[in-house]
Amino acid sequence: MSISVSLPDGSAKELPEGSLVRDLAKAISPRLAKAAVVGVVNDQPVDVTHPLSDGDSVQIVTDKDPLALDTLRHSAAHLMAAAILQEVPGAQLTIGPTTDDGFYYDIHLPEGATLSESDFPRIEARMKSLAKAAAPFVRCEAETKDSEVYREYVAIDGGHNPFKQEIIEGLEANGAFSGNADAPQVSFYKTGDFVDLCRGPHVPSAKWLKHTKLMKIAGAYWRADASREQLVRVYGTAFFSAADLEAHLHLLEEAKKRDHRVLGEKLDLFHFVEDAPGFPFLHPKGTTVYNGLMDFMRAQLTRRDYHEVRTPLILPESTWHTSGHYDHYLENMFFTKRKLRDAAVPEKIIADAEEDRPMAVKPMNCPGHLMIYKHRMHSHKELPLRIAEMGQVHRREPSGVRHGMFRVQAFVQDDAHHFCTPDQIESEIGMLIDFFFEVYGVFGLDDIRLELSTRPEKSIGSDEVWERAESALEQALEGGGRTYQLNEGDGAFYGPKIDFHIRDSLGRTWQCGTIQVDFSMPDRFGLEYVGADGARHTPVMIHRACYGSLERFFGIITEHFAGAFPLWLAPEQVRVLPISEKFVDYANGVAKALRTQGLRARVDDSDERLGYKIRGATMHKVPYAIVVGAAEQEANTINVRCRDGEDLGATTVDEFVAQLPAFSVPRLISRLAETTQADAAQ
RNA sequence: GCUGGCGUAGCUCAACGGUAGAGCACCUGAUUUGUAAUCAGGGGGUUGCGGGUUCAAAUCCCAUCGCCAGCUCCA
Repeated sequence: MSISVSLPDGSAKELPEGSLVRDLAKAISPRLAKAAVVGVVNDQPVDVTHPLSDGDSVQIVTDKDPLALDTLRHSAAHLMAAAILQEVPGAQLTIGPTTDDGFYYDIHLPEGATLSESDFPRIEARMKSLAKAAAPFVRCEAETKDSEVYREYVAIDGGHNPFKQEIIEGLEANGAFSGNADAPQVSFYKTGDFVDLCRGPHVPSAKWLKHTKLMKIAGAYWRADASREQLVRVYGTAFFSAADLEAHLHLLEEAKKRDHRVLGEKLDLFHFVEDAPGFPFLHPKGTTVYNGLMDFMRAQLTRRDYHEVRTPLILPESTWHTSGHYDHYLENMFFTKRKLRDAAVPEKIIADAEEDRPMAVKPMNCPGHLMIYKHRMHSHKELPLRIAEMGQVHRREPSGVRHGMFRVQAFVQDDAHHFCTPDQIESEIGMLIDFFFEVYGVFGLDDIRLELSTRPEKSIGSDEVWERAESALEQALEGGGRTYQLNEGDGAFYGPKIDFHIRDSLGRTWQCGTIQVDFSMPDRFGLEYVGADGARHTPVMIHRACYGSLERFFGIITEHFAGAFPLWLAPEQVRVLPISEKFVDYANGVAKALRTQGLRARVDDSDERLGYKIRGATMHKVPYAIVVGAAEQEANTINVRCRDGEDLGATTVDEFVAQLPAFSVPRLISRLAETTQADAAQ
């Protein structure tokens, strides 16, 4: 008897009955058999020891496939758990999943026990010897709690593990061990003496797990619930080869150098002070970059018929009651407190004096824009009306979540609100998605993930209104052919949203852009427009920001470019380096000529040697260093060197400027317009 | 906010119960320099802040603030 299975290329393979995935690989080629990590049978990942049935569609997965790496890391998590059990008596295992760049295992330590990074070498040594022992990963399925493997599993960390018990109870609630035909399978994997509950699959044996490394240790809670047991989370990573592991560690090292908090200090962009946590101080160079971002966005807004406004930083509390922020966002808001001097005793200060009209600092810009809309009657002919503001907002952030420029307590949003009719929602959102992609593209940020977030538990507005808003967003996404991820229950309290998550150079993703549909706020503020029918209607409002926070976006691009900003953003675009003090006058003339043409240029007139000046310019990531000495002065030329070390040789100021890429926002915008028009013409 | 780690000169770090130090940066002088560091000198610290233990605290203990990592939350 034989069976026939189909391969991804459409071909079929005849195999003897009882063949395993491994046998199929062997039948194709001995090399493939050696390289096979796991298989995918009928779209389900399985071990190479999985038996095949007639008609199965099978794929052999080797280390080239991301699934293989994920499997490897999952297996490494098991190996680490086994090593920790040996090393820390009384430790109890909970869960050990993989992450984007490794794995972790959450472990409950017995009273008094500790685990720190200083224990890593011992654990790693045990893992190494386990890998060397090369025990196979053996899958066992348990039909009942009486089965031998189940008893082994329970016993492995002392037999009284409440976390395991809770996991098993969860499985039982889903019908496990019931003996029913459709009961979920409960599988375990054994490696040597170690057993763990696991869906699988796993690598064939522990010998694959030679290139693992423990990374760090952190706290976590059982079920991510702060009221539950404190666990210790041990992070590790694993690769198929020593070279891959090496490359990964090298990447982390490089990423550390790109940290915007480090570069912010080194490049003199900004600083923080202890007494004002989360409030960045932008230095002149940082401000230049920041203004560049803002100018670029303003130009983009102009192209798309936005109207820029400015609204107060502080508004009466009553406004925040109307908007709902007081009820839903109170903890994150800053409130002003009136202070008075006692009339009789001037030294005595009444710290928290009563006020008829208490004030609050705005955490969002929308109420101000609603008030501008409301100032006069609008016709449907004016819609969509796009009101924009580079609006600074203040939000209280708990100490544990502040993080450099990425998460601050005062920041500017490139905020705007579109007031439109329900019919216009979809086209407005379609326009915005394209708009945002164009902006990110200018920075070379191309790895963007869209997320659609729906109604949260704490929210305002009727079911019907939410449904309409959610479907409008969905349709705009699908109409534009964009792929996205659904985030149930993650919307703002006033409406659903689309978020733009951008992957930075460290591989972390940051939420930048956001588009939120809001049927509630216009109603709360009593906004109206006169429709074609002559009747009054409530407009729909779309909240949107592209950078999100200017501060955060600044941080992101600082890391993305490793501080080497593109020419148009570079705080110092050209540094002129005279060979000696004899040529300082000539250098000043060159710098002045460059500044006249709109470039940010200065002269390094220190008494240092050229090598030192070159080094300074390079380390500050100045795009161009211009060397001038006797030869240049004589010929009225300049000698240009790029920050990457490339020598552009001798040229004149005019020629140099003429061949530069866009060095100002207007030039950038006009080039962008050219390419957009070219695209449209095609 | 929770858990853990860490706070020493502008920055990176040393000293780990016994007189706070180095490199870089900064300032001064000499030098006048041709593509990633010229030499010499100088200023700069109530060791985050507040208590405690001790003859003596940067060092040990407590508390607090900040930073870092993770969790949770978010632009």
